[in-house]
Amino acid sequence: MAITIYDVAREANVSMATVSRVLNGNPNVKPDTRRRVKEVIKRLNYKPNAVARGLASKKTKTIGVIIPDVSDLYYSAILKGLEDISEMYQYQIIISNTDNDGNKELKAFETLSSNQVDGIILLGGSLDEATHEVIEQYDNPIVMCGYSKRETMSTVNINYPDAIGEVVRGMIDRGRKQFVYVKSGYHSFLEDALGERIQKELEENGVNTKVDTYNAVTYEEGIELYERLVGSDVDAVISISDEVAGGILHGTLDHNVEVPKDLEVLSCSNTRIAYMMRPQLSTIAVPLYDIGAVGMRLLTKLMNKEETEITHVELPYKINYSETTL
Amino acid sequence: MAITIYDVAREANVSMATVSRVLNGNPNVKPDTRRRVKEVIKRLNYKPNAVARGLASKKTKTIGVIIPDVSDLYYSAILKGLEDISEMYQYQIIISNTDNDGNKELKAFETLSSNQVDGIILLGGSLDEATHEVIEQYDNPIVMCGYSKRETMSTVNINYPDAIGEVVRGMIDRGRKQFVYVKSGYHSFLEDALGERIQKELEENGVNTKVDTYNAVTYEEGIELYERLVGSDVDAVISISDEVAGGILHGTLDHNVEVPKDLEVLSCSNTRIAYMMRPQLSTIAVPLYDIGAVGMRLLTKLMNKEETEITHVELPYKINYSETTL
DNA sequence: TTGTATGCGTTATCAA
DNA sequence: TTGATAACGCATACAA
Repeated sequence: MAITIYDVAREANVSMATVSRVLNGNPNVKPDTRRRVKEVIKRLNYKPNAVARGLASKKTKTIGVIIPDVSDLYYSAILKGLEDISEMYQYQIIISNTDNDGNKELKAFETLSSNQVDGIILLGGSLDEATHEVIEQYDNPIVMCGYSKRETMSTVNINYPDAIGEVVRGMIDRGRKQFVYVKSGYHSFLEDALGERIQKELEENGVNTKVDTYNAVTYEEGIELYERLVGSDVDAVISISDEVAGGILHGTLDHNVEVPKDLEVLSCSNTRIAYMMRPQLSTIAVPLYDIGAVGMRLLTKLMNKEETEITHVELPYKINYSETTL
Repeated sequence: MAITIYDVAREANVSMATVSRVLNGNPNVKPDTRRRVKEVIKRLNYKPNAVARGLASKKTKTIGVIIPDVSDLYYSAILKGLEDISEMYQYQIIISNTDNDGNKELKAFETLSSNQVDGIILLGGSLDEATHEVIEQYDNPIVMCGYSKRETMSTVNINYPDAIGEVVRGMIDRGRKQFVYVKSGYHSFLEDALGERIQKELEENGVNTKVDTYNAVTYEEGIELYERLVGSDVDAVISISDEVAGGILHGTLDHNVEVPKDLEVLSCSNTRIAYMMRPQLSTIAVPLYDIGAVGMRLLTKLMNKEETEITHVELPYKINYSETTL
């Protein structure tokens, strides 16, 4: 059995209340007593039991992170930002995988909630209406690193529609006419909006074609997708995922298609994969780490009630014109 | 204030003990009572408080994962395996980042311990002696997904030295003479052993050269490293990290070096990056996901005391001869 | 089969 | 400045 606060109290000839005060930095302790207690704590190598503390104080110093897939570089880069800041504020992180499955997301939420986390960070956008309804009943802070359908949730992200608008206009300026848009299919709220934005930019800039839309999430699917595009007059591909963009890119290598002359490819993510490709992928330079860091910082404010309003943080982005665009 | 077990008990006209029994699947409950209690639980949407449960039962259904860097594909692939199995056994995961820093690792361990996790998974090999000593006092199960200096810890991994031996012999057979070995520098126990193994294979197979060893962890460092190698007679590179291998590979592209004819490159990791490279990287096909999955499965057995011995699981591997080896 | 009472290790209230 | 003591929400030993 581990050392408890009682052991420390006994050893230091004080009550457990005093030990607790020392532990929590309560100023109402005589300096000498404080010193004595601290000495005993150190000598016994006493570590407070965080579970008991959580039960008594209703604060667990733990947050939950709901994430579609930790092994996806896009999300793990955000997670890294979350982690660094949460460490700074001494919060533990419980992660919950969803695999982009609405049911799992809901279950993750409930489990975290029963674990009394002090706040929750949602990555990738919530899927179901059901989840949204449950979430709105929740009385601890939630921050979504991504887009939310509902205005009632604090979010941190970049302005994807604007970014993609800028990208499309650039491509049009460079003479591109036939666009393909590849989305994941998991975040329809945002992804459909982006597809519409592309079409809108075409129309407003006098390009009289229809965007073709596909779903793909893996590198292999990107390669396969390109096989289907061979021989068409597509001259611009915008892909949400850079793994998919990479697959498409490598698909062209096998068909004597010159990138970017014959085909421009641009990805809306920018994980490390993008610059490890040859040719190097052009991307929307989403500040993934910062999204996580800012999201976590926002959550700490919300948890401390320093900030009470719902906020929508929009981080700056750049378009990273690399080797797959002219 | 959320619904508690008392609310359920009152509403169902039973004592809280009975509710608790129903909750925990205790068979000593009259079927009719059980039905009634369950109905109330559902109606009130009661969710047990996991923190209180943890305090009372001393089981939190939570495990800790100590990981050098979640945004490193190598580790996040293992983590994905851990997650899938832990979900299956209904365990929550608390992650702790170490950035390959021994102090942070130790602190992570202590925090997890004070959070009463039921077990801990260590990724990447522990660094400090200090950590090892603290770990040995810990009375909950620990599994290391990787190599441990100490025999007293359960481990899951592949036989890296054998794998690298096979790789080196193959390269020697194909006429390679001047080897470069690139390690991360973080896991000296294993990495030094591997360096020695390479040298030993050379000697035993009549190759009379010395292996050159470098440290590098990023793609950029790989590129830089290659710059330093230009003009030397190096004809074989074995790299621990595939990002580094990729950097080296792309470094050669700028110097008219033909891979694999002039230079063979092989990585000891095999994250998805390896096959997204062109040319595709040859690797030791480490079953990352399986290492995580098996590690977590082992931990559940240890936590249930189904397994009590210290075990060293060695998973099978393959050498993935792709485009950067002859 | 069910209920009562106690303890888990803290925090927090109230008195002293 | 300190100490008793009551929560916190549950599991569980013991009684009934």
